[in-house]
Amino acid sequence: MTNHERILETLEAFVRTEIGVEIDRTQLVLDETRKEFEGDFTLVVFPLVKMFRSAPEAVANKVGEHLIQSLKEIESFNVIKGFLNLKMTSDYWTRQLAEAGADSNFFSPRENGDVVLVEYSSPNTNKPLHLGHLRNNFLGHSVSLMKAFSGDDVVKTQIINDRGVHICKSMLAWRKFGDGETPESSGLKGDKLVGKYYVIFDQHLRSEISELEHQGVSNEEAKKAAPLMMEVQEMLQKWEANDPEIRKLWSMMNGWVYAGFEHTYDRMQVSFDHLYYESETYLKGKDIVVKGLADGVFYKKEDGSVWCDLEAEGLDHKLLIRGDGTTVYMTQDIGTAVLRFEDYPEMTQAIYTVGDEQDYHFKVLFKILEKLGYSWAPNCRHLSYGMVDLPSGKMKSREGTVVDADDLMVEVVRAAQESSQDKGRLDSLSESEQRDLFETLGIGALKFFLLRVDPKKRMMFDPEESVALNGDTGPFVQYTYARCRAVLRKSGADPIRADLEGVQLMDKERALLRGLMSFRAEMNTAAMAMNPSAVANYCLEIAKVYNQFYHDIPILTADGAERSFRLELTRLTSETIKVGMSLLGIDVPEQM
RNA sequence: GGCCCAAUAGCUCAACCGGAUAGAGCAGCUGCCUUCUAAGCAGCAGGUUUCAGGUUCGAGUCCUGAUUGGGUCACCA
Repeated sequence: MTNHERILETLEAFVRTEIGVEIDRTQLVLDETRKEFEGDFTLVVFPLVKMFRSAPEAVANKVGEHLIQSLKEIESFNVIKGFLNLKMTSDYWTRQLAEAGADSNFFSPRENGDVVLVEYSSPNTNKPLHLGHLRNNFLGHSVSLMKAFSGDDVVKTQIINDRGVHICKSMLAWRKFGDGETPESSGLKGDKLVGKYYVIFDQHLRSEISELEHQGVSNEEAKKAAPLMMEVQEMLQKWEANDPEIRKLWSMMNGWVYAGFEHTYDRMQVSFDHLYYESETYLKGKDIVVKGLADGVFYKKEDGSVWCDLEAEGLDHKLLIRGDGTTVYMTQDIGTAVLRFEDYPEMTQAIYTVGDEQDYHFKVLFKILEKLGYSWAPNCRHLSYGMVDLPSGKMKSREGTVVDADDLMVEVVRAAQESSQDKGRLDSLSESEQRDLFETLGIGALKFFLLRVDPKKRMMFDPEESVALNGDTGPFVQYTYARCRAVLRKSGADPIRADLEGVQLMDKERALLRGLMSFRAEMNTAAMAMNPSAVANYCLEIAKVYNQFYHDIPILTADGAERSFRLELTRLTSETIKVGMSLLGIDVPEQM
């Protein structure tokens, strides 16, 4: 039982005997005391004043008197307005610390058997990954780590968009203009090479269109009539008909893209357990929709197109199969969702990490799945996140303002290297150790920067700030960890966990310990809310408090139980930071 | 235009179910390294939480309306 629960339970019993009323625990607020007041926990007594029929302060005093008599771990209390501040004894806190230290499972996942699928990344195979994908990947990956830590069995996945007109565009351009260029021959990364031909296609297409327009054809007509467009359509048909030559070209170029992406994912330190390919799943959705039509869930228009009526749900009508029998994105998503639940029938949650421009799409998708009668439909969640803006405004590929993921990672690591060398604390490290350190710091800074902001919110990416090491940054937290480790290294043996009885806590120690003891609860709340920013802010808070403690209070030069206590506090802080940061997918260095 | 989302210090962000005097960081100014890592700590300054109403013991948080910005309303993905 947590200390919160004990206090609340005692309070409930008190109200029961005193007033004869059962109180609703959800009405009670027991928070950590704000730092400008004395105490550890604060009870807001306003909800009780009506029952007691006296002034808030009187109620607070009465409750405080009772609690201090009933619970020996409460040392004192004070009342300010309607707030009852409870201060716990030093013994209570040292015992908490000792118990945490003795508990080998303190930082272990508590398995609950729930299977949770987390989808993220799912990029377009025609374009290299960019800054927006970084936010997506870091978020999705972090959420999967958080879910695993809170005990779920997590399946990390993505759907690879490997077919369709857009793929044919780069294939066609490569065949026409590529002159046999390969990643090997050009030294270009595979995804970059394919992306290049996608752009080339677009350029040629546009000049064809404008030529047609010069001849008096309307823009709309020109888009369809352009020779390149006709060729692409033809290629798509051949692909669907399994034309061996096209399929061969297709797998070769996809292979280049995957190799390129893999390289990027490696550096990002994200990974996947199960990949779904659209080329393997896109037909499934159609079958389901056809069956849904037969079952009367959908309806057919005169032109043969199939629709879902969602007006009763406050939404619109949604097209699912075109008049010509081909499918749309939504149809494929239905197929993929069903397939996943077939693959993992015991799944309790399916999380889609996708930008908020698709909020409506997912609202519709989940509704349709529900209408189709899938019992698991309510288990689907859209982890929606806001766009990443640059100081210059929105990223636009047309204007060449897209920040490439690979370039950015090179840049942040280089920045970390420069600042580290300025500090000159690297003498004892080998060259490869130094390289690892720069990587840890640079990528850590980038991840922390992108994860620190509430996912739901649109955010500003300032390149300067993203590599900063002072202030609310990843390197600041990493530095605090390295600092803890330095203290522990110098402390000699592993003397900790001695007898901590009788240590009187200083304010900073108390605040730090209070923060550390709320670790589990904070992580669970964050996992439930799918919110890595809560984890990042928690790590920052711990780091700040530790640094204050470190600054004000001697550790190694202290004696006896005090020294043990402070070392143990340092050890628990370092572990907490390490585990907390690991949930963000960020490493921490032993030295920096 | 319909629907959805956001708006907090000069800038970037916090503030769990409505709780105390709205907090950090950056930028600016000022102190602190012969002592455990100064990538740190402490201090100063910075606010009508976009605006107008409402709900209540109490509103940045909930409701209504407005303003501004963004998204979305494709037989694109």
